[in-house]
Amino acid sequence: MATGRTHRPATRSRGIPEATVARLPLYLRALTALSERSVPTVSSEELAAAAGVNSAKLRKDFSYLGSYGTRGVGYDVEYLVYQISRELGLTQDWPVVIVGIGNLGAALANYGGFASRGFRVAALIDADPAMAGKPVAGIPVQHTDELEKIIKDNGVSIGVIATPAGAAQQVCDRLVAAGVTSILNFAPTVLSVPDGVDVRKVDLSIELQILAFHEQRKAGEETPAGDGALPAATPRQTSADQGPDGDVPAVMPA
Amino acid sequence: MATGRTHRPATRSRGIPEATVARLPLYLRALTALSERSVPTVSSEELAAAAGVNSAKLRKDFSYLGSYGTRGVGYDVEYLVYQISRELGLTQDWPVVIVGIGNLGAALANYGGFASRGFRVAALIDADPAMAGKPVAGIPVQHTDELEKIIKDNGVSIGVIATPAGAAQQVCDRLVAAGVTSILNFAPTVLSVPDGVDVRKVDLSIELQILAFHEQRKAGEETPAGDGALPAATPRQTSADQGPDGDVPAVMPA
DNA sequence: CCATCTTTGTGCACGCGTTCACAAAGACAT
DNA sequence: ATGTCTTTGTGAACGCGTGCACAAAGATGG
Repeated sequence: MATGRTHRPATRSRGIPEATVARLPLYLRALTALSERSVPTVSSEELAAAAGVNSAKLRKDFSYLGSYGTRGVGYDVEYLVYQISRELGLTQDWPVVIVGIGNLGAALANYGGFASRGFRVAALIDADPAMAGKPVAGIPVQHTDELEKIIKDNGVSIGVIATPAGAAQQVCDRLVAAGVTSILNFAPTVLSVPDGVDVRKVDLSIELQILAFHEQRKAGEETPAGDGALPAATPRQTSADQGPDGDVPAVMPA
Repeated sequence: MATGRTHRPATRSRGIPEATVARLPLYLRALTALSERSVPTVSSEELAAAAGVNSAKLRKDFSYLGSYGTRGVGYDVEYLVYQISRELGLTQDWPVVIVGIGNLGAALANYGGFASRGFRVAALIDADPAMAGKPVAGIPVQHTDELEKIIKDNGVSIGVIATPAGAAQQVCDRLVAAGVTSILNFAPTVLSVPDGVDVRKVDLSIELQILAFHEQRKAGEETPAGDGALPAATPRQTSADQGPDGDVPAVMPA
C-alpha cells in the first residue's frame, strides 16, 4: 500500500468512509474490464472476486453510494462505472504537474494509467536547467522557475513530487503557495502542509521493508528456536557474500 | 499509500499489530537521520514529530517491541535503529528480482532506497529479447527464460513486478512456482496467489483517484448546491481542451 | 538521601471497519 | 396472480487501532 494519508483524522467525507473511498478505484478498474468485455450486469459475488475483496464489504461499500443494484440480478456495469467515476470526480479533467523528472518522474509521465482516468499531465518540472525543453513522454520539461506560473495558468490543484528527499519540502511549499491543495509524494520524507491540503505518500522502500518483516517471520517459524536475538540462518542461502551482520547496529544512508 | 496488503486477514504477527509494522520503517528512517547527525537520544515527542505521527501511538508501537526507552530521558537512537532493523529483518541480506524493465522498472532499479536498507537487486528480468544484456543501473538485463534459474541460484524470496497488467499474473505464477514468497506488485491487477505468499500492491493511479475524490469534495463545499448529478464547473478552469465528458460513462483503457 | 521534574509505558474508552446473517425486494416461471 | 429462487441492502456484533490521561520509573539537583 502506498502508505496512508497524512494528517486529518480519517474524517468520513460526506458519509462515505475513507476505507470505502480507497476501494472505489479498485471496483472501478474491475468494472471497466467487464465493460470492455460488454458484460451487462455483475453480481456482488463476481465483482468482489474480480476486485479481490469480500462480497459483503463490497455491498456495504456500494450502499454508501446509494442503491444501484437490482435484487435477484446484480449491478448494471455501465451504470455503476458512471456512478463511481462521478463519485470519485473522474468525470472532470484534472490537470496534474509532476515535479522532479528523474527516473521515477519519467516513469510517471509515461504511465498510461494517468491519462486514461481523467488525469492530464499539464506540465513536467525539473530543477536541472539541462533538462529544460527536453521532451519526456512527449511533453517538454520546464524549469522550476516557472512553477508558480504553470500552476496558475493551468489551474492545477494536484501536484506529484518525485524529487530527491532533500528538495521535497521546498517544492511542496512552493506548490501549496501557488494553489495546489492535493499532493502525491514519492520522496521519502514527511511533508508538513497547512490544513486543507491533502498529502498521500507512496514509499517504495517501506513496502519492501514490510514484506521483509513477514518474510523473516515465515522463515523464523520453521525453526521454532524461540525468539532470541538473531535467529541464525533464516533466509535461503545466498551464493554471494552475506553482509557481516554481527550484533552492531546496521548503518544505512538515506 | 501502496494500497493495502492482499489476502490474510490482518493477522497480528508474533504479537506485533500490522499497523505497527507498517510504521516501523517510518520510525527507522527518522532515526537514521538522527543517527547521521550523531544525536544520541530522542524523546517520543521529538521522534513522533519527525515521523509525522502521534507520540502516544509511537510509544505504544515501541512497547510491542519491548521496553527500549529510559524514562526521563528518551530512547537511545543507535540502539533503537538496531532493534527496529532486526525486527524488520533488515540485518539480513535480501536478494530481490525486478521483473519488467520499462520506465518504472528502470526507476526502481536505480532507486537508492533499496540497496541502502538490506535489499540487493539480484537481477533485472524482461521479456523483450532486445533488452537482454543491456545494463540498467549497472546490472545487465536478463531474459524471462532465465527467471527460474535466477531465482533458485540466488535464493530470491522477494520479487517485484513492474510489467504491464496483462503479463503480471503469469509472471507472478512463475515467480511463486520458482520459490518466491513475497511479491511487490506495481501492475494494476489483482494477483491471485496460494496461501503463504504475501502480496503488496502499489498503484499510482489509485492514489491519484483518492486525491481527486477529496479535491472534488473540497471544491464542492464552496458551492453548497446539493449533490445532484454533475455539480457543474467545480475545478479551476483549464485553458486547454476539456475532454468532452458529457453524461456517458467514461471509458478508460487498462 | 530526598525532592522534583521529565518522560516512558499502559489501562481504558471510544470509534471505525469488517463480517455475519437475514429479511426485503425483485425476477422469473408456471 | 402466485410461488419460488436469487441477490441485494443492512442491522448488529465483534475486533482492531487510536488517543487520552495517568501512574511508575528513573534522572538530576540540592
